[in-house]
Amino acid sequence: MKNGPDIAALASLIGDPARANILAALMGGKALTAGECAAEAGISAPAASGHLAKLLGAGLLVVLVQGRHRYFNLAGPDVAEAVETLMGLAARVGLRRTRPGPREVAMRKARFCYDHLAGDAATALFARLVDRGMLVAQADGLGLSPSGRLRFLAEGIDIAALEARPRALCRACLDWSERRPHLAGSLGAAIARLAIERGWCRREAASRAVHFSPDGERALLALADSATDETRDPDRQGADRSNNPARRA
Amino acid sequence: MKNGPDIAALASLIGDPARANILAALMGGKALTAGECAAEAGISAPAASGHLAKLLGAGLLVVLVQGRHRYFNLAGPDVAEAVETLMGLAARVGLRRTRPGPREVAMRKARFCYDHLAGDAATALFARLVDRGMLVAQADGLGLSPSGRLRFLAEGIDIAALEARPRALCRACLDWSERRPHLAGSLGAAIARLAIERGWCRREAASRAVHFSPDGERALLALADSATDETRDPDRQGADRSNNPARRA
DNA sequence: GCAATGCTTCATTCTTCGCCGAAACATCAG
DNA sequence: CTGATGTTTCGGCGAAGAATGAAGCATTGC
Repeated sequence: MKNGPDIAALASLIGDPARANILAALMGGKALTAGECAAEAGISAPAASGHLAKLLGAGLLVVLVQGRHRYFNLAGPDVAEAVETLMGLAARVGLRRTRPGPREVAMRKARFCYDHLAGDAATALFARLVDRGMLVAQADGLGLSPSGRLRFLAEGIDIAALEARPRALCRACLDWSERRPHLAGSLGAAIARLAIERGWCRREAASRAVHFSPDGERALLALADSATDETRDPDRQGADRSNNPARRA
Repeated sequence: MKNGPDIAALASLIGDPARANILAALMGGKALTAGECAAEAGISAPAASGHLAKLLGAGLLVVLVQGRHRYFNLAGPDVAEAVETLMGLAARVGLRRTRPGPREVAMRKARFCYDHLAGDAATALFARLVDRGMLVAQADGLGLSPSGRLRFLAEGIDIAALEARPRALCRACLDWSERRPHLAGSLGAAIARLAIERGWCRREAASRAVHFSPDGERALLALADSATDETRDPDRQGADRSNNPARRA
């Protein structure tokens, strides 16, 4: 096997504990300065600087220079996806860093996966969107049906603008904690922004974890209610909690 | 970030060139002896033995002892998926092991991805299955529509038996060369077995690459033709052989 | 301008980890 | 039983690379 991409160089890059910690911290989707990365990884500033330079050189990170600060972020959704996949496999083969604590319980419920939502709430939304026929399979992956398009337009999301970007509109991202898909892609990112802007949830300080209010969670799931239902009868959101579409295969 | 799975230990395990080569070789889906792994990775037998022990201990590999031979294989589809994801990211950020040669061209056309087909031909089949409405989105990922179910039953694939297994029936696996999805899951594996058994393609000796005959490629894509079109063809004897539940080679 | 902050570069030390050869162990053929 | 083959264990060598501390560059605020 001397063909194919150099998986070893990539994995070796991620394989250093310090660099893995940095990547995990950046999975929250927020850009961090070099110093913050150092603190997050528990290493000195010079060490962090070296690691960041390597990750940057490999194209896994991008940097935004602002004055004397350098803000680092993941280079793109595909990097986040690879990290999330590795987390899923690591969890499955039983490689944990600590035993599951209260922090992890919150993360399983809802968290950021780079720029979109993951966890129990996000997989529930995905399931509902599919059940209502808003999310459908397409030749190149996943797509929005006309009704789904209408629904998100009604919510003020400019679908056409999202489609104009090179990034895919919808993608199924396998949740490492739930082992079911949640919605990624530019639409998934737009939904996450929506949830934050409307106060459905609040982010933990320096963590991927996200806390939804009961109303916020209902509002999130109500995104899967058809546009006509939504405008006609807003109270219907509460009743919908009963028919949970999550069915284990 | 002191929570979550230990991604560093996993990536560091994959990050060694020798181990990465072993994993890449096993992506062909065929079990290899320790000696074959050593040759594949270009290292001595003792070195390979050590690496295999580590991969085995981490749960990434399984071993089947037969006499004085020990046959190693990937532990499951999720390991293969993680490796494929890493390959995709490595290819995208420009980490290649060699410049694209003739061997790689063949691999882009069609290859094995653990136990199912990948490459240009497989992504084309996926797109057709979706276009014809046989493959649809489901709450837990991807599923077979009634028409799709009928179609593969007509081909002699025992869908009910596949669904009884813990493994998902259909999964979209992102192709690292095409950057479009191909069909994984137990159905994807069944289709790959079908293609081999009916002689639509032949495997290269010690490679993931697969060569389709022109007729074979047509036959593969014809899996996406509706069942009524297909049943006109009386030449259907080989169908029963595909019921073989034996999974390991 | 001066000091402080954020970050990087450099040179050094040190640990880690993979490789190899030799030998031991297990299995199969005769 | 004996020799041959496949595989693992052990000891020593060597190199890749990660952390450290000091120093150098930039930017910000007084």
